[in-house]
Amino acid sequence: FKEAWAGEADCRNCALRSSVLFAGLEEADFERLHKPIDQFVLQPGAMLYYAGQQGSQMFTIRSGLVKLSQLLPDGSQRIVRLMRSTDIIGLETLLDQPYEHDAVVMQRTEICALPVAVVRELQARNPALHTELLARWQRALKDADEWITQLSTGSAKQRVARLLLRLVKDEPSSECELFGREDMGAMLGITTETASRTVAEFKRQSLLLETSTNRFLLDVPNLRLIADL
Amino acid sequence: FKEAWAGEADCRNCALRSSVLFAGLEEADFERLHKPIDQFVLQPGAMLYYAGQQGSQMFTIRSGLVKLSQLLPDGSQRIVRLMRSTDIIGLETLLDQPYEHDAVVMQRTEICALPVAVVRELQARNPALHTELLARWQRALKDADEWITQLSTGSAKQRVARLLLRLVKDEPSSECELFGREDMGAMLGITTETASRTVAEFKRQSLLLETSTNRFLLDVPNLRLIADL
DNA sequence: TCGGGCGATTGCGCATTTTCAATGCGCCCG
DNA sequence: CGGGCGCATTGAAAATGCGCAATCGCCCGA
Repeated sequence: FKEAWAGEADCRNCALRSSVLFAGLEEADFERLHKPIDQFVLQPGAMLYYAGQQGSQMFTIRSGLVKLSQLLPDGSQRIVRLMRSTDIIGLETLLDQPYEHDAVVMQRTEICALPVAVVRELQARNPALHTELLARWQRALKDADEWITQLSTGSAKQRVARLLLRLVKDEPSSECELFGREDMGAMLGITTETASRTVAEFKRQSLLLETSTNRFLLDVPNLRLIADL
Repeated sequence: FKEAWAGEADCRNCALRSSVLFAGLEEADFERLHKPIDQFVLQPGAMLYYAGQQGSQMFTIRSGLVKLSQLLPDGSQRIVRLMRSTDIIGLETLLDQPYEHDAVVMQRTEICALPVAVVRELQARNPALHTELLARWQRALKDADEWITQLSTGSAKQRVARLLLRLVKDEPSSECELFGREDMGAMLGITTETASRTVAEFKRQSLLLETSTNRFLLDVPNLRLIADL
């Protein structure tokens, strides 16, 4: 993905500064950032890293959507998490462990590449960053748990409904982009066809309204009924 | 569970010391442990904590088995993780967050209760403990991912087989205790009846051999065939 | 504009799982 | 020793999801 280099980040004045890993850094910390942080802009399909690969950087997602998936023994893939703006992926490199997942871009995505060495150095001196790291891990764990309880439990209809609701959770407009049925199936542990059938049925029932190409407005209250029953 | 108090721990000479959170502590650190660490012995069914409860301690499991589960909107439970010897539960209290799960003892379990304050203090001074904490979190995350890919994916037969194999993974004897079918279903996202039918069928096919009450010897190679196809 | 190509959708038969209910089994308590 | 209780097992019908293949729609490049 290195071809997608988009310049060096100005962390001090980062628009996402307050919600990002470096939130707690002070002027003195930035002094220590000798090498600049690189930014990239990635297109759908781009691969950030592979499972098993020994990496030396983590990534902050500035905008966009990245899927983390694992290969199953039968060759298919199971998507284990979706990562979005302000999330960090590849935390495991901080422990010198190889990446756990394949990380693939689903929508145009902007990222910052954080070299492990830099994070480690800052972490040693700045307890705020350290706490922030713990919090990141905890958030990831909570996400994983929700993935189990919400997206891997219940009937196909329930799962699809929950996934949709999750996609608009913090969109006041109740609108979202949908991804391919194959990915949807891989997230929910159902087949592509079942995913397709369910979405199609929701459309027919006007639970989903296509506002523009691949953008959908959701009937939140009724989807909630399906999700929770 | 406080009734089950079983004395104060001698952390310095803990039999599990090398594999436990305090592995990296030095003599000076132990000096700082003013208050002793309490130990408890818990019987099946005992509840360590509830989801949503604001706690102030984490627990190291010395021996036994604890399930972490979450309540679903429909009132049923989904078990999200199994924790065993040397695992830590309740890490989230370190971030002042309420417990994420219900923690219930499944087999006779010995635990040490670690007050958050103590861990925090030690952590501030001892970088090894700090790294150890990160590693714990990472381990939990990896477990959660495996729970998704192995125990929440595929047919009921596959899931049961994978669960069984997981139970004996580090038992050289390929022998294990089984839990109730209801719990099994809650782990795998299937109904109690399906769990029962599947286990019963495995027994008939001699993939499971009951050596003593509720102890089973597994036909690992054949179960593996079922698990991976 | 035409021919592919790709992904979504759909039909259909089959297998699996759920659901609800009945039955069986072992164990504890009186 | 005889319920009663909790849990496992089983049956049977209905619901759900899967697998495979055909079709459709849309966009893109020749």
